Amino acid sequence: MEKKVRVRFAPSPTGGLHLGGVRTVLYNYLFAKQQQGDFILRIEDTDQTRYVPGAEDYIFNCLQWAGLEPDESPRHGGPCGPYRQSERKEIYRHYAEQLVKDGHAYYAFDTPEELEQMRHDFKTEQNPSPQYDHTIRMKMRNSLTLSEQEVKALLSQNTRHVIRIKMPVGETVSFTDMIRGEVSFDTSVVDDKVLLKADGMPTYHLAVVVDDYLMKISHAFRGEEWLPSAPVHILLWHYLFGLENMPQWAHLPLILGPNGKLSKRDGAKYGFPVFAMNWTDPRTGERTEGFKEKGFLPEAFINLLALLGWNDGTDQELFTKEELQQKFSMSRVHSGGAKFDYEKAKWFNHEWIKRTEATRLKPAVSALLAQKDIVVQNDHLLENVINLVKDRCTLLTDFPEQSTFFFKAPEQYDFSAIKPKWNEARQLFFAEWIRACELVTDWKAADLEKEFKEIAAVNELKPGEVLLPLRIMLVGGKFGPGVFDIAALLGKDETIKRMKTAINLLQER
RNA sequence: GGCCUGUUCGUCUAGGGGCUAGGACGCAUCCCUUUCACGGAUGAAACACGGGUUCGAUUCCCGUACAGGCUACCA
Repeated sequence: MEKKVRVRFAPSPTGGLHLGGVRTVLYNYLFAKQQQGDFILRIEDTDQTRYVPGAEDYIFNCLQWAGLEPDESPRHGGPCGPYRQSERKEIYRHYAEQLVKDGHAYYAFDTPEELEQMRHDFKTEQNPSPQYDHTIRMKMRNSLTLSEQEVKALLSQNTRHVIRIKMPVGETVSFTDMIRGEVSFDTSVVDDKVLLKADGMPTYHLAVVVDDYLMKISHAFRGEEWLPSAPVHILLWHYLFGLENMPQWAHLPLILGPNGKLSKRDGAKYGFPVFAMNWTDPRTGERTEGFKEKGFLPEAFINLLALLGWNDGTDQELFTKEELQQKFSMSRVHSGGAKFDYEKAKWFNHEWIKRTEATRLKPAVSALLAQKDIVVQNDHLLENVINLVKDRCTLLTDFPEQSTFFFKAPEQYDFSAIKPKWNEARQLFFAEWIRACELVTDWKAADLEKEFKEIAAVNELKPGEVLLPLRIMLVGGKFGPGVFDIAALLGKDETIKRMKTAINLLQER
């Protein structure tokens, strides 16, 4: 049988795509590929108040960056369209009316003010948030309490109304979750959720069931926050399409921040990204940082996300997407939420930078260098530089700092460490070393080091005494990879030029 | 308040009736390197609590505590 795994979500009210969302997509993607099924992505676009310009494009850009493109979506099309909720309004209405006809739902005419009044009136210490449920629905204005004529009259006058599900009393609804096994609920404690809103648009509860049926979804993944409303969806399946056609549910554990469900706020507060890519809310102009711009490799991003709540049972922590596809299994997904640890996230990225070829790092690195007004024409040199410094880069954004001195002579020198010890002996040594350099024909790190140490020995200096001055002459400070490796990449002329410049400066003082 | 879910080092986790409870991140110390990293070695660090069941429970069961989620004409 054909498998169709779907993930469905709405952009957050302010736009953006957070860690939890990407992980849901990722697990969905991996599972679908593994089952050789289709991966379908639905994006809610129902609520005008919630719609954020650009949010949908943004989501697809993120998924493209992460390499998680769906087979079927509002963007990619597919056989089960239309995919936009606003274009499916009549479909939802049809099923909602059918539920009313069958006695599983009813019209409710209560105004927002009346609802508020109800919540106020029934509020007690025992029950701080009263719900529209079987205990109070008979006290409200709906087709259960009103006479048939009254209802007809109200409907013919186009009175604003919603359709609510009529939750049965005292029944147990249960289903098997792919991650947590059997979960059951008492229908008496679930409220009469709105299915169709006054504007004719469906709520999530109706839409998810109708769409999953019409789009032939076999597996549905979503966050754990949906678990409490699962009984509504199960009942809807039971009433409308039959439980035997219901997809298998998987409620993924939450990704937690320092206190509770990870939020955008946490990122701002603790200084780590929570979105896949940078996002600017077009309405407020507020910008939220993304993993991409922060300097993460998509491979690392996928890897760290996959391991937040899943492992293959071995000690392996670094996985390529192909390995994940092969080894991922829903049965090994945790049921408990996982706190996001940015330090570990950076470790994953560092590991990925170290194991990624310089040629693949090159485009991102040269873009970053260009931002610092450094344009490197020599591809080969850039590759060599990347190879030399990538071990010390945790984020892609570390590359400029680690490598600008290869392309630009230092503007400032940290002479403080060497100046007090600068004397005639050292001056003579460097003069001799520069002469030696000028004679070198084959400019290689190992040979330079050998030569350098020989000259030092002749001058009765320990290499250590002149190594640091050399480093500072070449790069300006106490940083960077091996000093002879730097010299080798700098080339003979540039190395000599930098040494002469620095020595002049050193003696002026 | 009610309902749902969860609980192994600070964090991510392995394990599952008898183990010196394993790994990783982070942290500390040492080695390498007369820069900083990388690398290597070592170390500190955990089964929430109380009852059962059992010859034996971290593991199974029940309670409690704690944490999180949900409790909208939002998803």
